[in-house]
Amino acid sequence: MKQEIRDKILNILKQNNLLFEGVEDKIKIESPKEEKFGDLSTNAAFILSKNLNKKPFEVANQLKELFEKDPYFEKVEVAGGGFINLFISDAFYHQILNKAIEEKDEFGKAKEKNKGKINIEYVSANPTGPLHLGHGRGAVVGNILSNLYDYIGYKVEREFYINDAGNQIKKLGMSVYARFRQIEEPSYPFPEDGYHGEYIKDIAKEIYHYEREKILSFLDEEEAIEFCAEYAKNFLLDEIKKDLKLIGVEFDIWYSERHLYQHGKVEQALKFLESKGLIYEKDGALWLKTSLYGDEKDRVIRKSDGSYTYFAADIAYHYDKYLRNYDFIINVWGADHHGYFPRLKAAIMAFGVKEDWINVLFIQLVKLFKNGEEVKMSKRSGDFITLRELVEEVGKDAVIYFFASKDPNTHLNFDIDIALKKSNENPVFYVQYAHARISSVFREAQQRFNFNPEEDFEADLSLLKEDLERSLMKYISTIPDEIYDATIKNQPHKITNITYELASRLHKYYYYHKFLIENDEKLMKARLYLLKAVRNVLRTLFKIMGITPVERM
RNA sequence: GCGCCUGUAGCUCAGCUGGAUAGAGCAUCGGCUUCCGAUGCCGAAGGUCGCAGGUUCAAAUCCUGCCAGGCGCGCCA
Repeated sequence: MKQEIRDKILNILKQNNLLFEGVEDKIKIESPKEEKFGDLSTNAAFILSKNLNKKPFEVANQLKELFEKDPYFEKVEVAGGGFINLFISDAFYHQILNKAIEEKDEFGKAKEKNKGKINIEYVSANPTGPLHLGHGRGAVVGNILSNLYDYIGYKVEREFYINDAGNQIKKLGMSVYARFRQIEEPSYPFPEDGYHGEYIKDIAKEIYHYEREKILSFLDEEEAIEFCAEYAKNFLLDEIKKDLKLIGVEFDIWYSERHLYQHGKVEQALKFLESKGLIYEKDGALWLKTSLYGDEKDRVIRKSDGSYTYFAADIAYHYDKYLRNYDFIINVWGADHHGYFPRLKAAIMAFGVKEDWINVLFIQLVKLFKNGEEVKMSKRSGDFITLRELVEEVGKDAVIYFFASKDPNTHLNFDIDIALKKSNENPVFYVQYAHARISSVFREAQQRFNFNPEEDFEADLSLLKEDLERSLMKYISTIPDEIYDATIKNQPHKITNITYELASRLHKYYYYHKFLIENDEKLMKARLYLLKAVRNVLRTLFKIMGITPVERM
């Protein structure tokens, strides 16, 4: 709504030769907190007063006259100093409804990707086991965030960084190899810090089934471990992709850590930093002067044994992202990595990039509750509920909605009992029911009146005069603004609030008014038109979240 | 010890770029269906916004200290 009204105002100024140079960006449209100050207000008079060399109050009155001629403004008031309060007319809201009908499940979405190119990296789980709930939450948040930036007009690249180079993978190989050997020799030692999960045994069995001869006869132990590592990594990465697909999350780029090493990108990045004099040697190791850029101390990038640290690879990774020329990047990380951020940021600043080029969203822990008790999870023993198990238990939509509904920065309690309830105790059902309810009315319209609202039709919207109808239209018109707001503040959880609020207004409208009206076809069509618009907006929000718009339930 | 996050109604949480009686849902209590799905709607009750100071005309919101919970402080990843 703000954007449309802003365009309208700028247009009026232009037509009256009032759009002076440099003025455009300064003119702001705000929504006043109090209803009596109108639907929107603008500071235009203050801005123009300098160019016109008049007092803001005078300019405001001049503008008021111009604005009043436009049918989108029902009333224009000049407040105290020169603020102009705008009361939007129904004609505007009717336009919004038409838009909601035309744009279907992409209501208010930017038509062009002209805001710039960004990269959002999320999940990036080690391919050493199935995804757990924390990954799931990160996946949902990252996915919605990506959809949001896409919605407001950014070209978004979604990326998963595969940690396939370090010790974790080696450990994985050793674990699988040990389980493999144990099949024939149960007393074969299992590595102390190996991966204990049952899935390791399953992979070992599979390898045993297909590759027993090869491993036992043709490979030495080191080669065998490497083989197991590679096999397990590919297997698990595949599982991760499947898990993500369950909640509708897909990536554009799968970026391999090993790729960085194989293509000399680590050396390349470090060379660049070295050329800036930011690298030095101490105690047989190479250090980066991160303390110059706000980190609490310098960090090792190459250990005294000659191998690189994880940090070194990460520097190379982000140097690569930097070379890819994004306007900015967002990383979605588990909160347990927050202590790592200052050094990465320091490295990026060392490239010569401005600080706010990188944004990190930290995802706090997920606790699971069932039958009123916390389900304890231990990663060490491999005894944890996986994302897949949760999806199987409560369904994809509930998982998405619950993960999305809380501020990523707060701890999340996931109550399985509530997610399973088919009642309004369960917000997912509440919002989905709103959608299904409209579809239900449409089916009834078809049956009773032989009128199918699913097809295109026209309606006389001036018949929508009820308070609930007008406030519903008004709320719809603010939704693109709210989505925009949620996006640039990186607060994807607000989408669930907006959805819930819209659903609530719909339920209320449904309760107080009838849509299928025996002897007033015009009114019936007008109301069905409004319902259809609401349903499209719901679909838009569902689409951003990845939730299914069910027709009946 | 230092750093980051969190602490709002019995429970789960919004609100936190300061603004007027602090909002939802669930749970509790009381209403609303001859009529498009009551998987809904309306109302009541319920809060020292962790505690203590400070800034301000105005603080849940900003600052300081403290308390509680979580996380992090490696030549690990």
